[in-house]
Amino acid sequence: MARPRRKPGQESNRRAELLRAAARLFVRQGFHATTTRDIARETGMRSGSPFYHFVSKQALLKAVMVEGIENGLDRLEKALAGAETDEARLRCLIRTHLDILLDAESPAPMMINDWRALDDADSAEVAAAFDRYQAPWQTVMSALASRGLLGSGVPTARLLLIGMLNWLPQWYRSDGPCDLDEITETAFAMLLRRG
Amino acid sequence: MARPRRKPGQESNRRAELLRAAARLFVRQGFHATTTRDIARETGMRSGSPFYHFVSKQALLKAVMVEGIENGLDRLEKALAGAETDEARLRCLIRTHLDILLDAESPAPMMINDWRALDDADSAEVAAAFDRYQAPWQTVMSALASRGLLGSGVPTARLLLIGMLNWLPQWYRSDGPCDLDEITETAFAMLLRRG
DNA sequence: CCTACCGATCGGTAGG
DNA sequence: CCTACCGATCGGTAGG
Repeated sequence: MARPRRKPGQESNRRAELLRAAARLFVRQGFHATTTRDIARETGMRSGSPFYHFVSKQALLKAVMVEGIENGLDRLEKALAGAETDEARLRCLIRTHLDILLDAESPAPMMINDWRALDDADSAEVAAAFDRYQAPWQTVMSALASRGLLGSGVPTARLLLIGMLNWLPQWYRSDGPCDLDEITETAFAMLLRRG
Repeated sequence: MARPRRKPGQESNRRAELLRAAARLFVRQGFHATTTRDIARETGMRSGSPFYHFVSKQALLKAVMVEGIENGLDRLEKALAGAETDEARLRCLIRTHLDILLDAESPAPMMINDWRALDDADSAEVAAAFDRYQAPWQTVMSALASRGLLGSGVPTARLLLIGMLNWLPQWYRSDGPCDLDEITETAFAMLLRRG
């Protein structure tokens, strides 16, 4: 009955398994088309058991989104560590973001839909996480802008770039005509002022 | 009981009203979060009546998407008629697409979410409509590419461009720091090879 | 975390 | 297009 009280860090395996299953199903089917029973079954639980770990279905969604975004931020920062120039860093952000977006196995998807299912408080938490995710983009792009390499204002360019990439799951197929390296290069070239 | 058989062109007002209400609600809340009762109430009908006009809720969604996209295509073509050069045409496509996307009143939204709620047959119909919508983009961008003004392959550039714009409803606010003219110009400049 | 269950809602239909 | 309604499902809970 009592909800488990755990410090962050000593999370139960089952909770993490629920999050992974929920993330996979939410991304594939959407929030409302996924039932808590689906998530329970996928985790090998009975229908009522997810509510031992999460107060509500919405709380599960919020956790998936926040932890997914933070997971993505980790990947971003690890990848950035290997880049020496601002140009390399921007390429790296683009490429890693695409990897994250298209990675169906990881619990890291941005959950670009289904924001509307959250109430104001949860929505604000997710927005805060997404702001943190965008911080390195802002840094790298500001550096490029200060060298005159960006054709427009940094925040607008940043939002346009991330949007451009976020649309990829709609059309990109790994067996299609162009691969992620080419797409990364094209997006990179669009952002930078040439000539 | 019998479903109304009308030739296209002699559509009932009520059907059109249902479509408008459904479009508005689907865009605002998403497909699954909207009930057929919501749509009925908004149209001044009782709960069962939408099913006199549409076989199912999914059929309503398909109609909203297909007719919305075709509506958008009309606006695109009307706007294009006034443009003289390929550059002007591309600007025009970008700007009109943004107007369509951000127009909450018109029944024309792209319904970029909720594709997953459709079965294969309906999904194919919507995809066909969206292909028609993209045809003028392909034409204009091909013309620019043949003059060496595009930095990359046309289909990829087209998809990246449309994606970049489709993300706008997520962040654009009319009371924000930059207006649609600036955004149009920025997107336009990103697409064209400069220098 | 399971069993057993409730209340509410929802898409859809029969009949007029 | 309304009335009246059904069957199914779903989020969530009490109690252990």
